[in-house]
Amino acid sequence: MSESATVTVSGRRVKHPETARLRLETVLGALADPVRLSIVCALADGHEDMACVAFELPVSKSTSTHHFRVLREAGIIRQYYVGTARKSGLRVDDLEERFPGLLASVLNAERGRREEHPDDPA
Amino acid sequence: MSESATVTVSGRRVKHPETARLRLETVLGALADPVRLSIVCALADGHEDMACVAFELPVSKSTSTHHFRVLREAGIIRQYYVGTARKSGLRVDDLEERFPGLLASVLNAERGRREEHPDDPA
DNA sequence: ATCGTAGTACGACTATTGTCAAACTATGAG
DNA sequence: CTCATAGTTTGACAATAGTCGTACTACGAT
Repeated sequence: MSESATVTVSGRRVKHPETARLRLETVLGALADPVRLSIVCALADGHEDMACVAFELPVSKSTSTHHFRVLREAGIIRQYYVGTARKSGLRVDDLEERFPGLLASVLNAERGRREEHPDDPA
Repeated sequence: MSESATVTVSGRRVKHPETARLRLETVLGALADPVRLSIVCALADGHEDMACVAFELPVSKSTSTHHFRVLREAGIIRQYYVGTARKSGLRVDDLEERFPGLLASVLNAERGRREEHPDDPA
């Protein structure tokens, strides 16, 4: 189980939109969903490069795939394969370049909400 | 036509959500539409307290009403009647209090986009 | 009182979205 | 090779959202 032995990065390549082509409405729309917002929050909260399965989302596998795809196609996350796992990371720098301050304010607001209602799952 | 003579502010009162109850997802969802984004932008661009009709939106009257309602119920704008006209203003302070930096970054991003594509109506 | 203007309400229609289950693919482990 | 794991794809479904036209209400002007 040596770390590098499990890395494959094979065929399965994933399309990501270029930073310059990210659209504001698409990004806002992608963030306007509780499940996706919780994913983004988890990634920002030090859980960078988590496998999809590790999020324990309250939805089925296929729905989860769907949400990750929406986030990826909006340009919010970047995904790559490591073995069978698909890891995701926030495109913080790209987002900051294209929409300065946006991600930070969204994360800040969402964290505030979570302090108010720590039990609320959504 | 003395200014104050046309002000009525009569029956027709409008419901606005309290600042403390504004929900992030709702706000993001409301902003994730080209028509509504253009309304918000126009209001921010010094056209505060415009009547709905003055926006010249590329949609029908009833659709326009719909979009203004979405913005109002999300807590992004405040509306009040002046005669038959319904004027709208951005709730900048409320939004800043609840979601610091959010509106500013969205407006900034949208303005940037408009400089890139000045002809693009959406 | 009548008319025009500004906006709302309602119903209909279409497109999009969030959801799931089932079948499938790719990879690593044994 | 075979099996389990992680994720994708497809098709279906219900709910939501954006759109419109028509009918309606409220107000100001004449």
